[in-house]
Amino acid sequence: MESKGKKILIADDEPDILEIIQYNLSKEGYDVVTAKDGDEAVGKAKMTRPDLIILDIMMPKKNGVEVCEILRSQPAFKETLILFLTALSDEGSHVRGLETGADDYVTKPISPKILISRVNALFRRINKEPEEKVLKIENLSIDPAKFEVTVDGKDVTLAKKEFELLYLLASRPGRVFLRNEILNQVWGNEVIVGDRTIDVHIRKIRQKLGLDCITTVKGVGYKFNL
Amino acid sequence: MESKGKKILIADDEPDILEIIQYNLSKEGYDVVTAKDGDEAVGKAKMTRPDLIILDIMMPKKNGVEVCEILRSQPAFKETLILFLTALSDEGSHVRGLETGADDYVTKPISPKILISRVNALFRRINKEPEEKVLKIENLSIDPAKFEVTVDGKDVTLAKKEFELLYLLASRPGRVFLRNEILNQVWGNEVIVGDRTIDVHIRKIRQKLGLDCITTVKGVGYKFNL
DNA sequence: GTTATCAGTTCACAATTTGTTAATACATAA
DNA sequence: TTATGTATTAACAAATTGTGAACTGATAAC
Repeated sequence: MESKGKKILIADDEPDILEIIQYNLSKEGYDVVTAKDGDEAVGKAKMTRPDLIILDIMMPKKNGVEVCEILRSQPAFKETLILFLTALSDEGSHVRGLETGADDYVTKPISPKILISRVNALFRRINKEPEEKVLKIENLSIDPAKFEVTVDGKDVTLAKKEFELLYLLASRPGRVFLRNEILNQVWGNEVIVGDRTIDVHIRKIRQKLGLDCITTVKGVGYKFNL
Repeated sequence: MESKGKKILIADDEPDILEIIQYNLSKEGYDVVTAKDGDEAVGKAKMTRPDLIILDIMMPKKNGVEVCEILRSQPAFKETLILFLTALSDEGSHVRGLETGADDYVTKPISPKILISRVNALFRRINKEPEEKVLKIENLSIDPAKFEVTVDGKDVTLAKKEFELLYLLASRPGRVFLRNEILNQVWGNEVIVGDRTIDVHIRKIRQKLGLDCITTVKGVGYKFNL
């Protein structure tokens, strides 16, 4: 089958299973990357940016749940599909897995047929809408669905990064965001940009909004305040 | 029963079964066309453009799955309902059948009652499009039932994809649709087309409408705005 | 059966916008 | 005053989109 253009990362410490899954998913037209433990999974995930990550729960270095938590904490992997592989069919780990932010889970022993149909179903399901809520603070309104910011009902056009930065700060008015936090949330952990970059964006936001709503906390970070 | 105006093609190599099905579906008010092997099925499908095609899996010349694949590969049959008839009740062929693009399947031996209810269900599923309402925004009107777009009462002819894209955007004025969302909604998850394809269609819509109603949100997507 | 036509797609490259950096000026606290 | 950290600006780099043309495959017309 020709490529579907979808990349899948599989992490499992059992070479046999890894191979079986890889073979079947490749045959289905997916591009497959493999990892043999948790650390490698995190690394390759950042490196290859897969559309779907299949994680064995039991793995050396870091287990599947840990890997999932690490990845989910980064903006770049907020939308990535994650599927757990587990020998434990008990309700407990199932629930915990899905709570961590997994999209589905499959219990071992694995039937390639079932796995494939689950994987296909996951991709089919991506028709989901990211329903984020509109923020309204005083005369400022931030609507992520419309990607629209208004001040006193007047439209203000922000660029993507500016918008994301403002939305982050405004989502927790009063809370100080460290520069590092901002970098992680808006830029993602793996991207390396200079410190001044944040300043520049902050400045543009202040400029465009014409509001004094972002407070500098020297030596710490920024916070939103109206 | 009077005609429902729905045409059904039945392909099966067993004359008895063919006759039984034909009799029962005719009695239900469907127009029935028959074929006794895969090749004839493909030919008659192209000839008569049925609304539903019932395919026996096991047939001479070409089996049902092959016929399905051939037809589904052609745009004219992307929307046509296809139902498999099979003596094999095993999971395998079921899964393969549905993945090939069939809409349902019925196992032999066939109960006319069950077959009819399945057929009716399929048409019911296709027919219910009550949410496809006419959109009217300012001097623009979009009628999905008639597949018609008018600007200031003047007809504008859009191609299918162009129409679908416009309808999607216009159905939620102001909301930004990410490029991925657009691909999923208009093209479907399994189809992989290049990024520029969306731009080209957007451009054609803008061109044909002569309205500045689609806003580009750089790095994010597009939204409808009037 | 050929040819013409059209929707849909891709490509190459232009046009534009956005993101980043680096250099410099400014502000503040010790 | 000095050390530290932030603001500002302009120049540059990178990313994204717009556009015309060409290509493909299916259908319609001849």
